[in-house]
Amino acid sequence: MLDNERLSGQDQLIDRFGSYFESIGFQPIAGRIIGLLSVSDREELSFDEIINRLKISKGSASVVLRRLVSECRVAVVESGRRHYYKLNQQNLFELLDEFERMCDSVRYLLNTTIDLKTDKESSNAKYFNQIINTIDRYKTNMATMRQAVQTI
Amino acid sequence: MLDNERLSGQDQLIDRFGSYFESIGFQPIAGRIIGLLSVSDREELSFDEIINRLKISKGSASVVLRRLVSECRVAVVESGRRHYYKLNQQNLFELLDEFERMCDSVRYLLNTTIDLKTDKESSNAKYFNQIINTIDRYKTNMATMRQAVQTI
DNA sequence: TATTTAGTTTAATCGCGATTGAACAAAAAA
DNA sequence: TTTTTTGTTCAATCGCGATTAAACTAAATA
Repeated sequence: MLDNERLSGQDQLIDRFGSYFESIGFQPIAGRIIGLLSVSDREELSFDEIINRLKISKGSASVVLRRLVSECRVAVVESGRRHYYKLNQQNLFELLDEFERMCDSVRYLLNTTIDLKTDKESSNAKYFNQIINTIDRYKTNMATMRQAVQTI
Repeated sequence: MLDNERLSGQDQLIDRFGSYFESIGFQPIAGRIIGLLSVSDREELSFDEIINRLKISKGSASVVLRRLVSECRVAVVESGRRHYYKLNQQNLFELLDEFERMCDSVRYLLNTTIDLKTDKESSNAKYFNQIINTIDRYKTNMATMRQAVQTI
């Protein structure tokens, strides 16, 4: 593969990272920064390199990077008067953790809903109970899988 | 539990449903409609009942309901010149389906990223490979669980 | 000390989805 | 036929997050 093909492929990927992270609630620029730090050949980039390649203002880069660092998604290394940023490699189960939190909140919502029903045998009440059972089964299953992966 | 306690509890729950569905990309009103159809005692409500209890305009109710129906989240029953709406009880694994689609798109993103790396042994490349392996293990596991649940 | 470099802060703007209100259409009722 | 009911359509507005530009600060360099 030619080098310029690779670089333009990277640019496209950066936008895809951006779209993905935007879809899960990140600011567009935050997603593209994560994308850049993921796809670029050198995996530790300076503030300047980031704003130049993504063509964003210093202001937004500053705000977004501070946030990403505070959320532990990006790590910062100070060298001289420059800041270098790199992807923070988080727990492998990060994606799963977030999904399980979502399951917990759904489970709570449905449980409370059933509590407030006059008719606990109503169509929705029965449906919600089935979902709760499925969530419980899922969580048990996941706990087992996590243990298996840990002990490899 | 007193009846008015139950009703105000329902109102709070409706807003929680709203927040939850908003967090996964629905319009605020869409989430509250789903909430209302989930928590209310009668589980089939007319257009009028919906806009009165949620205090929303006819315009937004019309637009949002049409969308919810087209997405198969809500079912509509026509009776006389009135429309009645109820929650559409979807596949139990709906939540999981969506999560697995997300896993697929992450997997694709990471795979493509590795393809474009000059150094396939770079820190990020190795990290991404680990995530891909974890996703694959997860999907295998889920397939097994689904089968188990189907055959109960 | 004066100057340059690197990044921060903040006021202003831009864009866009969500929501409403009011006019409108269709069908039932009178 | 006329009126009422039920819901739809669409232009206008509202609100808000994302982004930028430019002034500003702090630290390194000359």
